[in-house]
Amino acid sequence: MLAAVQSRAATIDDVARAAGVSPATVSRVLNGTREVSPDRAERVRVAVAALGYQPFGPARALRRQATDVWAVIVADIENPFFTSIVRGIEDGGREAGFRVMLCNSDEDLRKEADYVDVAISERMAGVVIAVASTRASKLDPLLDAGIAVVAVDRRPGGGKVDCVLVDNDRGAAEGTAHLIDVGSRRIACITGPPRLSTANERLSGYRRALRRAHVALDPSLVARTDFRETGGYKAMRELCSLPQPPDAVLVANNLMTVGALEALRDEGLSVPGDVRVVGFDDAPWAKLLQPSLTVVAQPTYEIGRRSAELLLTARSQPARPRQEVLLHPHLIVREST
Amino acid sequence: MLAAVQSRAATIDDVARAAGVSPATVSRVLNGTREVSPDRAERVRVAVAALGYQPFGPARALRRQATDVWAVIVADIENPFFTSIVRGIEDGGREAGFRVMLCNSDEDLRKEADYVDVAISERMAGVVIAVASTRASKLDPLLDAGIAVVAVDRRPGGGKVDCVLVDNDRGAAEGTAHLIDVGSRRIACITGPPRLSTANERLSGYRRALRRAHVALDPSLVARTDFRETGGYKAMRELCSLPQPPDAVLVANNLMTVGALEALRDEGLSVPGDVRVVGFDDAPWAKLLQPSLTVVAQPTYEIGRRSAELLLTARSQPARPRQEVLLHPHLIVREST
DNA sequence: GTGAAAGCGCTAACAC
DNA sequence: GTGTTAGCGCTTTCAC
Repeated sequence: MLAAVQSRAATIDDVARAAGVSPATVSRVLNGTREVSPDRAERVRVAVAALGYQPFGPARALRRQATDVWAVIVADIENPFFTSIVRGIEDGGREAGFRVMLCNSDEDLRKEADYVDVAISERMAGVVIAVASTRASKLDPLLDAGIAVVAVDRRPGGGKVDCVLVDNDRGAAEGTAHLIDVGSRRIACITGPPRLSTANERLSGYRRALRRAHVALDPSLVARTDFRETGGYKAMRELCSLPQPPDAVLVANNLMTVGALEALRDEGLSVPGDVRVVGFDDAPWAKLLQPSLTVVAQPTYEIGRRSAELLLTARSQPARPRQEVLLHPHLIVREST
Repeated sequence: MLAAVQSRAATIDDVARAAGVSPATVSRVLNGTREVSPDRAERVRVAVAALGYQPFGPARALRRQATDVWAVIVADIENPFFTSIVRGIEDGGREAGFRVMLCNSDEDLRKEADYVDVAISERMAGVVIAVASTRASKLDPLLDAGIAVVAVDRRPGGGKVDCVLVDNDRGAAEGTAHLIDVGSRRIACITGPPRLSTANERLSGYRRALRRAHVALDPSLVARTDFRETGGYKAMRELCSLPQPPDAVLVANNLMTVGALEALRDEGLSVPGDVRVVGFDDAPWAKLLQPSLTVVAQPTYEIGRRSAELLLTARSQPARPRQEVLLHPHLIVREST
């Protein structure tokens, strides 16, 4: 029974002493940076195991001026849309030996800036970010610090970083066209704040589809709110209280869709009888609702995988031009329309 | 127009030179570790701003042997139950000046061990973890490294770390008792794998409630599966194909509940007519379902806040005895029962 | 193939 | 109140 307590974590010098070699040799064995004779290498491995040695990250990062950690900064960690993207990034990064840490900006520019600072001061190997604001989010500090950056979902201002985006305009247009196809004419749109490209693009797709079908565009049927449940609820209640309420609605995000459906229920309106509903983003529970929910689904996991790829190629080919990946959403028609 | 490009990030020496002071003085101003004369302090601040200086995390961590980052290691980042806990931790940590980074172990012991290693090698200030396995997860390396650890939701083996747990036994018993109250007698339980304390405790609460009400305990009505949607689906299908199918079911986790409800729909069974359903964990969409879902709700955000508190007091009072916080779930009765 | 030595950027003793 | 100095643990020349 070994009762010896390692009061201080083992260092590379401890390992070197135990193995009877120099610290440099230990480093070479651990990193594979140079050939080391088999017997010495073995002695090092034994000593490492015996001491439970783990290289001290900060010392290594200080020396190398880099880490093997990616930071993912998302606007809302509670939104399954983002967590699914994170899974894609994680799987992609992991295969290439990177660790992924997730930061929640909570749609707050200050928190976002804080995490950007962390990424810089920790010399993160890469950053994937869903910006809190297309206009106001600041990514320049990351670029100035030479950190590879990929923006996902929301287009950042400045047009300087690689992006993985979804064709929101098209997705919204398809959802709207579908509503027109099935007979709706007073189609409302609940979208997000102007600071988010996704909110604007989805609104523009909605408008485009109406114009193309020669359906009159009634501004009172467009609601701007936050991308949250309560916002969707309030917006839907207001739309219902219009002199001429809508007979259909396109809701530009998953959380707002939950709110909107609650509002319709509280108004005593039936779906799709009184109001047809198309949501954004699929979810496991969307098909459980009665009626099940028609949605514009986004390839969330794929967004993550592609971001990881961009981050990897950005490192290997620093001089390559800016990349922009545009993925396609697809409409899943269910009972709510 | 300044076109000068800072090819190398500014260091504390650069700032010191620009401000005409020593690096030590810069450090003192930035950290407030000692009084510095107002004029020199001001000069430092000006230089910091001019150079866009950011202290280099790894160098600081190497010197201080500590960081101001907490790692939160959860088993499933896509489960809203966990993300809500994270929000609580984040808010608590942030107020005390800690950054929170989230790691996803994906219910995988290897990934979990990897992130534990990261936490150690990065000398994280604290770790909150929902273990992947009560039996097999290894937290000792963290303790040996002197890192403050709080386990949440799932009880870790060894009994050496602070915990914030929910009274699962009681929650499950309340849910089951409620089913008995409303008239069900053949009550099934779909729970998780034996490696998770939550799965076991919820099962034991279910059994306890049946015994107390003198309802016969039929082992064929107990299903063990993973804590995922597909698992819940399959388990429910199988329960329905029993010679004597259940007239009610307690589902011990939110994802499995989605699967179970799908299964009931596919079986053409009505809720609560044919089968009454009680789920675990509340969700925004639970009240949207038709019928809306009765659940055993857990105080997720509170779990997070309390963990943050434990982490903070663990630092300030290193010698205090192990703490265990037990929070109470509560039953929300809706239409599915 | 190997070791000695320097130094990454920062902070905490120590001296003044 | 301030500067000088040493050193945290690691990797990487450089010399052999």
